[in-house]
Amino acid sequence: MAAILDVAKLAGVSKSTVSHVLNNTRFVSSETQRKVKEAAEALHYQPSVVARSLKVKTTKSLGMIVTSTDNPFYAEIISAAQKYCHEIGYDLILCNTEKNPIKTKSYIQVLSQRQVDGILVLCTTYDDVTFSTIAGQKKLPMVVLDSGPTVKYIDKIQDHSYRGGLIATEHLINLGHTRIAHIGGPENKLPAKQRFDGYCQALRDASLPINRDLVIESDLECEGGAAAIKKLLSLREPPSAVFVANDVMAMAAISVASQMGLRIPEDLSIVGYDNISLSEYFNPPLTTVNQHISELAELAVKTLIKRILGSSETETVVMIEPNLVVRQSTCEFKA
Amino acid sequence: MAAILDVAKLAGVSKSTVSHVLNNTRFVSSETQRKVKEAAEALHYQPSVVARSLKVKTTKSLGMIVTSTDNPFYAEIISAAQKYCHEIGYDLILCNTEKNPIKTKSYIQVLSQRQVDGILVLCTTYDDVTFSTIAGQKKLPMVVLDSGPTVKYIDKIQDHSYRGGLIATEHLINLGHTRIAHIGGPENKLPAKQRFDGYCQALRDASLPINRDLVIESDLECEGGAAAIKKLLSLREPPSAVFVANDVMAMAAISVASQMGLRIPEDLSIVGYDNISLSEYFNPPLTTVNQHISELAELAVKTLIKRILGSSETETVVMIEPNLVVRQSTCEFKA
DNA sequence: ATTCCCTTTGTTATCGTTAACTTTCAAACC
DNA sequence: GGTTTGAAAGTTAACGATAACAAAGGGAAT
Repeated sequence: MAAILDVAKLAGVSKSTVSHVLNNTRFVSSETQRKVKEAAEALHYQPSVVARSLKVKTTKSLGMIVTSTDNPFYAEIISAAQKYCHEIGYDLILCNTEKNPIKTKSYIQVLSQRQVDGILVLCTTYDDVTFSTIAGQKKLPMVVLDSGPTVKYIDKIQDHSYRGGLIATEHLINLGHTRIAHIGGPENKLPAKQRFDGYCQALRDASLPINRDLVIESDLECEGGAAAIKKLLSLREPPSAVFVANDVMAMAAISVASQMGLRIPEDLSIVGYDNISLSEYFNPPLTTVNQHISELAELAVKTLIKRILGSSETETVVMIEPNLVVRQSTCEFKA
Repeated sequence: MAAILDVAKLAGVSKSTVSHVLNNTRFVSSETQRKVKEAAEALHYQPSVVARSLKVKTTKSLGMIVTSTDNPFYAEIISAAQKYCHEIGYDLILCNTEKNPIKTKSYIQVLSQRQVDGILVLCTTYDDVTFSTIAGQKKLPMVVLDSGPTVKYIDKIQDHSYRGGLIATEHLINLGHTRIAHIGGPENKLPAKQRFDGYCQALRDASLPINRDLVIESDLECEGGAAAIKKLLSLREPPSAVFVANDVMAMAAISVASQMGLRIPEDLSIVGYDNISLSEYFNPPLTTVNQHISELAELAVKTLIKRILGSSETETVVMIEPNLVVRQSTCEFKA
C-alpha cells in the first residue's frame, strides 16, 4: 500500500506538505494542493490510522463490553451506539463477555492494549470496583450503561427503572388487577432492583399487599421467564397479571402461559420492559415499558466522548425517563 | 502509560531483551527473564498493539460489515463471529450499513485505513462487483456470509437455502396442506431466491400447482411480514399454511394473523427460517428451518483467517446443510 | 596464548504518520 | 542595495514496538 512518502515523491513535495494538505492543517498553495491530491488519488493513497494513532496517541476507537450481544435489548443498544460512533468518526470494537469474569478481564486488557480512547460497559457482572480501579489507574474513560452501582471515575447512563416499574404496575392496577406478580431480574443488578422497588411502591400506593409468593427473581433470559411463569401459574391462587422485568422474559412467559391454555390478555395480563423492536410484533403485541434504547446508547457515547475530550467534572449518573406503551398483552381484570 | 523502554530501564536490560522475553521469541536466561517480568509487572506494562501493528503490518483485527445489527438473525451471527474471533486472538470492528451504499463505502474505507486484516461481509446490498474490485485491488481478504453472488476474490459461506426451502415446504405438504403460500425475501438476494426455488420444487414434487397469488416478495423485516400476511389472508381463498423466508417475518405474520382471529396452527400453519433463539419462545413456538447460525459464523471467520494467512486457492463457496425444527406453529391440515 | 565458537544480550533501522523547527525566496521597506 | 518580513514548503525527531545484525565474554581446542 502506498504510504505518504510515495505520494510526496509523486507530487514532488515533502511528506509534511502532503500531511498538511490532506488534513487541512496549514496553508498550502492551491497549485501544490492540486498536485498532492492528484498524486494521492493516483496511488489510491489511504492514510494509515495505525501510524497516525501511534503518533497522536489517540485511536478514535471505543471498546464496548457487553454480557451478551444476541439478546435483542443489547443488540439494539449496540446498534444504536455503533451508529452514533460512526457519525462522529469513531469505530467500535465489540466484546462479548458471556457473563464470564475471566473473559471480561481479558477484554479489558485487549482494549487497553489496543489503546481505545474509551470503553462502554453494558450490564456486565464483572465486579464494579475492579472497573473503577482500572478506569482510575489507566485513566481510561468508561461509561456504564444500564447496570452497576455508582462508582468512582465512571459515568453512568440508565433508564429510570424505578419510574418504569411504577408506571408498569400502575397500569395493571388501573385495569383492576389486584393479584399482580413480578418476574424480576437479578436483584444485585440495580435496574432490576429499581423495577422491583417501583412495583412495590405502586402496590403500596394502591394499598395492595406485597405478596412474596408473587415475586420471582430470575435471570432476564427466556429460560428464566419460562420457569418463573410456570411457578406462578402453579400457585394455588395464581396472579391475574404480571409485570416482567424485561421483554424476552415476558415473551417467554406469554408463550408458556399460552401453551398451558391461558388466553393473553383475557386470562392473564403481562407487561414487559425494554420495548425491543420485536415486542410490537409479538403475539399478542406486548404492552411494555419503553426504555428509549437509542437515546440511551447515544447519550452514553456522548458522555464518553466528553470524558475523552477531557472533561473532568465528577462522575455523573443520568437517568432517562421511560414511558409505557400499551399494546395488547394487557386488559381489564374480569373476575 | 509505560512503554517498553521504561521496562527495559527498570530491568536494566535493552528493549530487545524485553521484547524477546515478553514474546518468547528467543532464549533469555531465567534470571533476566525474571527481572524483565518483574519490571513489566511493576509498571503495569501493556504493550501497544498500535506500535506493534505498525511494525509487523498486521493488526489482528477484522471488520464486520452488516446491513443491520439489531435484527436477531444478524445479531446472533455477529455474536458467534465475535466470540470465535476472540478465541483466536482477533478483535472485531463492527460496521452497520443500514442498507445504505454510501455508508458501506465509507466503512470499507475506514476499515482499510485501520488496516484490518480482513473483512466479513454479511448480507449487504452494496453491489458485489465493487466488493470484489476492492478485495482484489487492496488485497484485502473478504468473506461473504449469507448473501451475494459468487464473485472473484471473495469466499462465501452460506446455508443451503434451496434445501431449506425444500424441507420446510415438504413438511407442510406432509401435514396435508395443499394451499401453501410463501412470503419471501427480496429475490435479488440469492438465499431468498433459493428458498423460493426450494418451495417451488417441493410443490412440483408433490404435483401441487405453484400459484403466483400465494407468493409474496417481501423485505425480511417485521413490517414486510405483517403486510404480506394481510394480503394473503384477504385472498378469496386464503392459504392454510405459509412458508416464510425468515423468522421475524414469520413472527409478525403469526402476530397479525392472530389479531385477525385465526388460531395458529389450527387455522394456519406457519414455518419460519433461521431458528433465531427467540423462535423457541415465540407464541406459539415456531417451527422453523435451522440455519446453524454459529457454525456459519465460525466457518466464515475460519475461512477468512485462512485467507489472511495466505491461502491462495481459488474462491470457495461453502454451503451448510440446514435442518427443520418442528415446534408448534404447524399442524395437520383440517378441512 | 591465540583462535574459535557458543551463549547471551545489546544497537539500531524501520514501520507511516505528525508537527515543531528550519529554510528558502521574493516583495517591501528604509 | 541591504535588511526585514512573511508566505510557502522542507527537515527531522518523535511515537513504541520488532528483528536483523553486532558484540561481549567465557570455555574448549589447538
